[in-house]
Parts: sequence; C-alpha cells; structure tokens
Amino acid sequence: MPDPNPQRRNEEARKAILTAAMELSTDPGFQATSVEAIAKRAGVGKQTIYRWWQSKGAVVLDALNELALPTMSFPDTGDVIADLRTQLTGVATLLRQSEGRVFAGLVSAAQNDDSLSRTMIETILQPRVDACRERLERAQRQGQLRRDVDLEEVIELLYGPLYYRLLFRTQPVTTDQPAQIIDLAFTGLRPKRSRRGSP
Amino acid sequence: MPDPNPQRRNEEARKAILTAAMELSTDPGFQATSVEAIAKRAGVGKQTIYRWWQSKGAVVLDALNELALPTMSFPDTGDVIADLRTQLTGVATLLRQSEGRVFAGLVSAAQNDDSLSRTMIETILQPRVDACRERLERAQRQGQLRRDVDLEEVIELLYGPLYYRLLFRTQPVTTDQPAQIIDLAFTGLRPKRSRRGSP
Amino acid sequence: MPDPNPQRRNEEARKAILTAAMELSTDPGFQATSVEAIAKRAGVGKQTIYRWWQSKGAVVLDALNELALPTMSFPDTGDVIADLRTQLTGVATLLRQSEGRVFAGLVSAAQNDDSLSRTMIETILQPRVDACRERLERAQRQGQLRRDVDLEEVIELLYGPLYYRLLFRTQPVTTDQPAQIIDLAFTGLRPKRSRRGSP
Amino acid sequence: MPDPNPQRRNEEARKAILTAAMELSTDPGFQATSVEAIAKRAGVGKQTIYRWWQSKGAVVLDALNELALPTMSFPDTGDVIADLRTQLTGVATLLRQSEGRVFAGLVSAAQNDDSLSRTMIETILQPRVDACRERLERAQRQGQLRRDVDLEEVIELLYGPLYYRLLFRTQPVTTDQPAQIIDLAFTGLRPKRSRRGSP
DNA sequence: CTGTAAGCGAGACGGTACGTCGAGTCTTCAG
DNA sequence: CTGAAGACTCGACGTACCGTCTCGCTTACAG
Repeated sequence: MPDPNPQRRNEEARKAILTAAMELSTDPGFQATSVEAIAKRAGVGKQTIYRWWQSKGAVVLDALNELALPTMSFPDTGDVIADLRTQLTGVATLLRQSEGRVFAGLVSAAQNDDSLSRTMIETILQPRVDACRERLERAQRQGQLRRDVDLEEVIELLYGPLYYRLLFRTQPVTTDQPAQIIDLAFTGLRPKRSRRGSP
Repeated sequence: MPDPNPQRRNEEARKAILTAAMELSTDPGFQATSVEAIAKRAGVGKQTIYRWWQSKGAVVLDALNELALPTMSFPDTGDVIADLRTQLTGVATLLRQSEGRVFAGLVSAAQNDDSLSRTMIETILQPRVDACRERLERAQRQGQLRRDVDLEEVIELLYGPLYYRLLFRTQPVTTDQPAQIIDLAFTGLRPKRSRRGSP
Repeated sequence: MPDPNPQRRNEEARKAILTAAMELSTDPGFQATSVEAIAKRAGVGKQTIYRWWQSKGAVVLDALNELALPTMSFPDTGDVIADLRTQLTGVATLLRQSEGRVFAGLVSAAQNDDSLSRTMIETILQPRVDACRERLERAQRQGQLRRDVDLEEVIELLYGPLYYRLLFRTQPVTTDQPAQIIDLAFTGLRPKRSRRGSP
Repeated sequence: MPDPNPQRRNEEARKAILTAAMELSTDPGFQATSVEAIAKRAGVGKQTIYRWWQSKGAVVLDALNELALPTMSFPDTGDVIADLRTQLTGVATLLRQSEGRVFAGLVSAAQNDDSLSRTMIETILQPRVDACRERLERAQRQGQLRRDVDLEEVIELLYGPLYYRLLFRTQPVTTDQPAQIIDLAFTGLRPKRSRRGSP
C-alpha cells in the first residue's frame, strides 16, 4: 500500500486526464460526468485516475486550478476601491462562464466530502483570501478602510453576494454586481444624512 | 398516465417518508442517502416515493420545509437593525445545526437539477426574501435605510456571508456573525473620519 | 439478505440467460466468457444473473442441464453389455461435440469452487451414476456381472477412460472408444489361456 | 525481439519463482494465485516471469515437474500386476496430497490453453505413459497380459478411474483404489463361472 | 353491498457507474 | 544491459442505486 511514486508518473496521461475532466465538467456538467467517462475520453485506464486522485472532485479541482484559474495576484494601484472592483469583476466574469458551473459542481461535491472541501479551501480559496487580506491591510494602513473590522468578515461581505447568486441561482452573476456590492459595503446602508432635524 | 389522485394519498406514508428523509439526510448525510434507503426506513415501496416526488432532492426539500423550517414571519419592532439581527441570528442558529448540513446538501443537489433549484427558490428562499424586502421597504420609508439601494442586493449583502461559511466551510457559521455582518453593512467600510486634514 | 422470491422470477430473462450462456460457452469458450458478456447477449442486467446464480459456472451448469443434456434413462434390453455400449456411446457422442468442451470448462471451474463442484455432482453426475448402478445391480442379479465388485468402482472403470481423453486431450474421444472400454473391462486383461503348460 | 538469452538467465530468480508458484498453488490454490502474487513472493519483477514463461500455468507446470514429481521409472520385478500396483499406488499417494490439487488446477487451466495442454502432455503425461506402455509390452511378451489389446487404452482404463476421482471429486482418491482397479481390470467384469449348468 | 380501480408494500427488472483486481506491456533506475 | 520495481491500458469483477415495471393486497368510491 505505498503511495505511488510521483517520479514515475506519466505526464501525458496526467494532462489528458485534467483536460478531459475540464471538458466533461463543462459539457455534460460536473455531476453528469463519471470517472469512467473521464478515463475513456482521456484514453486512460480508470486505475490511473484512482492512483493519483481520491475522487472525481479531486480531479476536477486540479483541472480547474491548472487549466482555468488565473494566478490572480491582487492588483494594487493605491486605490483600494478601484482594486477591489477590478478583482471582483474578474471573479464575476469567470463565474459567469462555464468555469462558474464547474466550480459550483465542485462546491456541491465538497458538501459531503471533507477531504475535498479542505483541499478546495487550501488550493482555491485560501490563496485568494490571503492576497485579498493583505491588500486590505495595506488599505487600512493607508487610511482607506476602517481599522476596527475583522478583514476575514469584510472579505465574506464582499464575496458572499457573488457566491450567493452562483449557488442559489436566484439571478445570474453579472459584471456590474461587484460595483454595486462595493458601493453598498463601503458606503453602508445607513441613510445619507437625515433630511430634517438631525443633531 | 394521469397524475396520481391526491385525495387518495396515504397521509401516513407521506409523513413516514418525510421523517425518514430528514433523519437520513441528517445522519448518513444527504448525498449518502439513497431513495431506496428512504423507502426502506419509511417502510414504503420505492414507487410510492417516485409517485409523489421527482427526486430525492424534492423529498428532502419538502421534509425540510415541513419538519425543520419555522414559518419565520419577519419581526417588526420599529428598529430595522434590531429586527435584522433577530432574524439573521435565527437563520444562523438553524444553519449551525444539522438542518444546516441538510440544506447544504439540497443546495448541492440543486446545482445540477434546475427543477429542484427552482422549487427550492420558490418554497424556501423567495418567501423569506420577500418578507425581508418588505421589512426593508418599511425601513426605507421610515428613514432607517438608504433609499438609493436595490433591496435585492442588500439582502444578498446580508445573507451572502452566512451562506459563504455554510457552503465553503472555511469556518463555522456562528451566532455572532449576524451582528458583525449588520454592523459592517450598515456602518460601511470607509474609515470613520480621517484623523487629520479632512474638510 | 433474504433470498429473492422465485415466484416473481422472470421466466423470459431466465431462458435468455441460459441460452446466452450456452452459446457463449460454446463459441468463445467457457473461460473466455464473462458474466458481463452473458448479460449483454441475454439483454439482461448483470444483477439479474447474480441474483439467481452464484457464479458463471452455476449458470452454465444450469444451461447445460436444461439445454444440452438428455434425460438419459438408462436402457435395459436385458443385455447389460449392449446397454452399456448404447449408453456410453451416447455419452461419447455428446462429449465429442461442443457440449464436451463446455462440460470440460465446467469441470475446470469446479476445481476451485467447492459449491459448483457439489452442484455439478448432484445435478449431472449423481443421477446418471445412480441410473447406471441400478442397471448394473440388475445385471448382477441376472448373472451378467460379477457379484463381488463395488459398482461405484465399476462405473469409474467404465467412464474414467472417457473423461481421461476429454480432459487430458491426449487424443479425442471417439465413438468406438466405448466398445473397446467395455471389451477390456468385461473380458479383463489376463491372457486368454496360457498357450503351453499352464498348471 | 529475439528470445531472451538463456545463458544470461538468473538461476536464483528462476528457483525463487518456481518455489513461490508451488507454494501459492498449494495454499491459496492454483486459480486463486495471480502472476503478480508469484512475482511478489519470489521478490521478482512480473516481467521476469513473462520473459521466461507464457502463462501462470506454464510456471506451475515447471514447478510441479521440478519440485514435486518423482522421476518415476517404472518398476519391473517380473510381476506386472505387482508393478502396476506399486506404480499406481505411488500416483494415488501423490494425488491425495496437495500436489493433487495443484495438478488438478493445471488440468483445469489446460482446458482452454492449447499450448499448456500440449506441454503438460509432453512433460508430465507422455513420459509416464511411455514408461508404462513399455512395461506392459514386456508383460505381453511374457504372457502376463492379453496380446489383443491396445496398450494406450489399457493405460486409460487403469489411470482413468484415478483421475475421475481427482477431477470430479465424487470421492477422494485413496491408496487402495489402485488395487481394486487392477483387480477389476485384470479379472474382468464377467461373472466367475455360472454356478449351475456349466460343464 | 359490491365490483373495480386506485394507492400501497414489495421487490425483480434493465441499466450505469462504482472502486478494485489482475493481465500483459512498457519505462525507469540500480548494480 | 539485466532485472526489480512498478506505472500503464484494458477488461472484468461483484455491488449499489437508479427509475420502471409487475405483483397481490387493502381500501374507498360508484353503480
């Protein structure tokens, strides 16, 4: 039962598998895709998939990371609001496309697969959350953001609405959603100034 | 093939199915539960399930609605912030419990089942969103909330972070998350007033 | 884990399975045949085979019994030698044909499958051995056969050489082998009468 | 792709493979043994087996020949019946032991592997049959055996019943079976002399 | 008050995919 | 430059559920 030797790994097979996984997760869709179908399309034995990945979800996660997700270094122009807008718009654009449904499938699979959930957080979410937090810390130091806030929660406030639409599908993710989220979040929901008779 | 006659429906079987569905979705978990298992535990033929529901998801959705979700009329004490806090805390409390995982399973299933997605929105989400929007409209009229905002987006801003944690599981939903969300959302992220040199 | 209910059994499926099993055991051959192939050719789910039989061997055994093996009531003309010749020639004729190879495959499978071995003995061998023994007993009573012999061993002596050729394939089973076996066995191997000077 | 050079062959590996094959064919049994398992137990790569043998059967055949089967030169005391008894009892003794099951496995494998079948005949059966035939020819010349018989058939008559029990497993091979076979075969099945009214 | 047609528990059916095993081939690396 | 190690493709294994389809058996309405 030793783990397989990664040095002996066939790089061609690996790529073929990731490509097939990505294509099938896009077209018949994540749930409609079987490990068997991935193997067949990749021209690979099923065992070669099970040798290197724990589950279909793990394969698609790797495929998404390698083939679809940009490295996404967080922009820093000095204006945190503009940078957030740039960044969130990028995410929204991605989620609108087929990658969005693939990612939704992944989140779906992670609901009852703790290992996949952890890996997804570590390889997709955490790096981006960290990059965002660093940017927000700089913004705090530059006086562009309240200092008395938990940045993790700020991030959830900004991204939550995006994933809300992706996953509940009450309405599609749009590219102007980010601007509106940012406006709401920075300005706050309190009424502007009370029209008559505020202190 | 006419639809089955609802008057002839066996109420006992219906309840046994919903109960079994709820229990199994809680314990082995939604995805680990099969229609067959529900039928067996409910002491019911599989056909009786397929006669009245389209899928496992549809059964669990009904079960959740009937057995777990409160009617949740939105409170109105006159203080919108307090009311939101009450309401959101209720939701958070529910999501922390096993119902949270069941609901997550449902969201998961809805990712590739348009019909289930629609039903879930109609029976679970929409009524609560509507109640919330009405409350927020009242708040706007009473000057407790900015008028220049899309209420749908406000709702997404408030609830998004809750579901973010439920579905990504980066950290558990907590009962003080709502208070913090509301604080951030109402106060906004802008720095208080710049210490030196603002007009 | 209760056994399936035989009353609910689909007779059509059963026949299709036996026929497919027989055909495939004949053409690609017993060992080259997979349960999967039988299922496919019979237009049947694999589970339907596994529900009613323990193994491929068990299916083929039933197929052989139902489709290929005659009921073979042992003849009784009053002349035991003639009757044995008739009977053994019938067996040899069968073994020469494709049924012979199917049966050989079955014997092969039974080498490491005790349950199959037992069933094969009970359903194929034993009934024929019993019929033969009864005929031989009658022959003994009629003075056509030595009385001081174990009939089981006589049967092995008569049939052993047939199966020797079937299974070792040193030479093919032929239709005149039986006559020769019977001659040898009845006359015995001792020299006729010693030509010169026996005591 | 020339045949591998036998001079370069690693004698240690060869022995380890044969030993492993023999042990595994004895304990988990022939059919339950895989080439992979033999390689692992012998501490040898699978390729090293496939380089020198065509199949598992071929390996076990060699193992049996080299490790289990005596050279068995046919005895000749001048009394053919005694010699046959000696020889057949030796065979029966062997077949009763684990070698018997290994051999049965081999016969089983040979049913659908013509090449193995031929090799088995050539290396195991034929030499012993030849030795036996020579002994029987001498017996014929010495007037201890009918002259008007096909010796091949005599051999089948004598050995057939032994293999009948080995392969059908209706009852175990025993060490007194040979004596009884020989008695039947030499004396013949005809009744002694009819009690009343023979000259 | 009695057919008869529905819903019901049960579970066999044709399928699809699962995750595993082993076959036989091919590649890498150490001695 | 052989041989151990083992990754590869492939095919089949036996199992789990899917959703459909009979089966008899209540059960309740219609004649």
